Amino acid sequence: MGEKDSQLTIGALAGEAGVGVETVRFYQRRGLLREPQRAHGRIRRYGPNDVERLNFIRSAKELGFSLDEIAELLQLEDGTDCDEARSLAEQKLADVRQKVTALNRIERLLSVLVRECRQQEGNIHCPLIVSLRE
Amino acid sequence: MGEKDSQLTIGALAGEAGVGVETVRFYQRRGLLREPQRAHGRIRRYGPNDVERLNFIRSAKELGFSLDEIAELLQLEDGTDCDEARSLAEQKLADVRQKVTALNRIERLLSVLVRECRQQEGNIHCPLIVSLRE
DNA sequence: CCTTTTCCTGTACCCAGCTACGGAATTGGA
DNA sequence: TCCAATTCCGTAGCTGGGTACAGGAAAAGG
Repeated sequence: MGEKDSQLTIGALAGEAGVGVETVRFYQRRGLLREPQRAHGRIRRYGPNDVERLNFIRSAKELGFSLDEIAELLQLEDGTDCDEARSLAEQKLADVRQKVTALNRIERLLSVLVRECRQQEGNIHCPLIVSLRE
Repeated sequence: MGEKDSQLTIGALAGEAGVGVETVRFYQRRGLLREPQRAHGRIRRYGPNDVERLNFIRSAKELGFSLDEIAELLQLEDGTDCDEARSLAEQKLADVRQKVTALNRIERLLSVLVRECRQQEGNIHCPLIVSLRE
């Protein structure tokens, strides 16, 4: 196909980011990706920045953010008004810290479990669910 | 209604845990909650342990675990075979650590953004999406 | 040039995870 | 004892997040 650097077609973009073409177009409709320039002709061309955005979306989804929340986060990237951006960022920061805290609790419980499992035989009981939520 | 301690009806349980009655029954069908004793008569009675389980499920969902994954985690609580439990726990532990890493990156990026926002006026640009995924 | 591949727009379909509803049976308070 | 509020079971419907065509235009390559 011979795309010159930073001029990916939608198929190449999807390939780079490990998602389907249809998914890219879906995210466009949802406003998570810009509608790109259509250089010559009427087909879309994408740059490396779009690849990063797709990777970001994938990660954020795995962390339990909804597409709407991810859209908000991406607005920060896009340079919105400063005050607005700051308060949004602060709010998301609080969410993130809460998630980290909860994950750290799970982590501790799981690693205790693994350690105990290494020492004992037979069946064990793990107090996994205790006090996950502060 | 006068439920004696640790003998909640399904409605009371749902209320305690902040979910709907239908959701509780749905989780039962999915095997996330045991089918409880039916003390006198044929209505279900629940204890405080069930409330904790529901809270755990809520937290884990917010962290991006699917119901199937949560079911696996809850099996640890229920005391499965030791070897099996250990390998499951180790695998989940790896997931958890990856999530923590990604969240810490987002955290750092967001807090830089907030700090910069406090110093500057007007519009800013935030390199939020950069290198989230290792 | 002619063929194959990829792209375009649009609509329809699919799965996970609930949520609501119909109709009967049980509870618990007045 | 009676009656409103719950619970029971079963099934149907909804939302979020994609995924899959259909039918046609436009690249790319031999």
